[in-house]
Amino acid sequence: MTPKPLDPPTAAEWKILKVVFERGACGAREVIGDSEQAHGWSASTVKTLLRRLVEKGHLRTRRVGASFLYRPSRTIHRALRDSADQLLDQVVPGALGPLIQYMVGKSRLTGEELDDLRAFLDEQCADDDGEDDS
Amino acid sequence: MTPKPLDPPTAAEWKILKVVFERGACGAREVIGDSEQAHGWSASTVKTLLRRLVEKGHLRTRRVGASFLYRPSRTIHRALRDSADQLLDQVVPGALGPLIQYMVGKSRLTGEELDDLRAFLDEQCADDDGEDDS
DNA sequence: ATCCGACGTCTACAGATGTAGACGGTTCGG
DNA sequence: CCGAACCGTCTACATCTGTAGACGTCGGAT
Repeated sequence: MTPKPLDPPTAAEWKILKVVFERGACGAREVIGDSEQAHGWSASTVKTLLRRLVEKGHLRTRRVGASFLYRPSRTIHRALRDSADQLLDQVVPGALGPLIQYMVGKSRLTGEELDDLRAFLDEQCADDDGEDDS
Repeated sequence: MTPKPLDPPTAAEWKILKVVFERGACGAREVIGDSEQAHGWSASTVKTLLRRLVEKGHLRTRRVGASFLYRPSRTIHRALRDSADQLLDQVVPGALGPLIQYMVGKSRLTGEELDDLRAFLDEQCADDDGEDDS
């Protein structure tokens, strides 16, 4: 069975989570610094969000001296997939193509990423050919 | 200027919104019927969600006799783009490629959609070539 | 003319979320 | 050894969300 369907992070929690993903593992200090800069949040707010992320299972902690070192409990790919699933739930038939195009267009993938993606699409087509669409 | 940044629908509201998008325009009766089937929601719950969607501006109403006809105030593409933006906010550098692949892979696009998407990617590459990345 | 059923509106309420202050323990520099 | 800077924890509180009952009204069928 899949590990556990974690209660998804809220929008505010994601902002914190993202900092930890980018830094890999860090103390509250770094997260508080970054978040104050980026969102004007008070230290207290960040601490609450960190706690909730730990409660929900998105972050794990390791004691280091008197404080904690926070690290993600899953890869960002897994976390993003959960978010993507929510988005996919909203898609009605026929709307996915344009949606993907929007996402690709908006975020200017690197040439390499584009190549990867095309290779992936080719694969998809091949699969499709042999498919028995019941 | 862009119309107005609508307060985004919540997950529950999206389920209702989706019904209206699929039906194009409909009365409360249809939405209530579908939602009871699909989620076991009471009529009251659906009515509340419809009201909130109208308040937030996602649905517009037209009086028909004693009741309303509900219709989306924007295309589903626009609505989905807002949701996609939220997701994109969570993406850290390098994670978008795998994310897109996951989404494409999970939702089995039709051959035609895949072709469209590839054409789009080709275009992206072309753009990229001549681009002055400032 | 009457009655039933569907509709919209009002009210409710528990739990999640966003945002933050206060407090007590501790660690590290001096 | 002492104090300053931190850290985690507790508490708080206004809002938003999910979910729903009650009620008055209006339209359509009889």
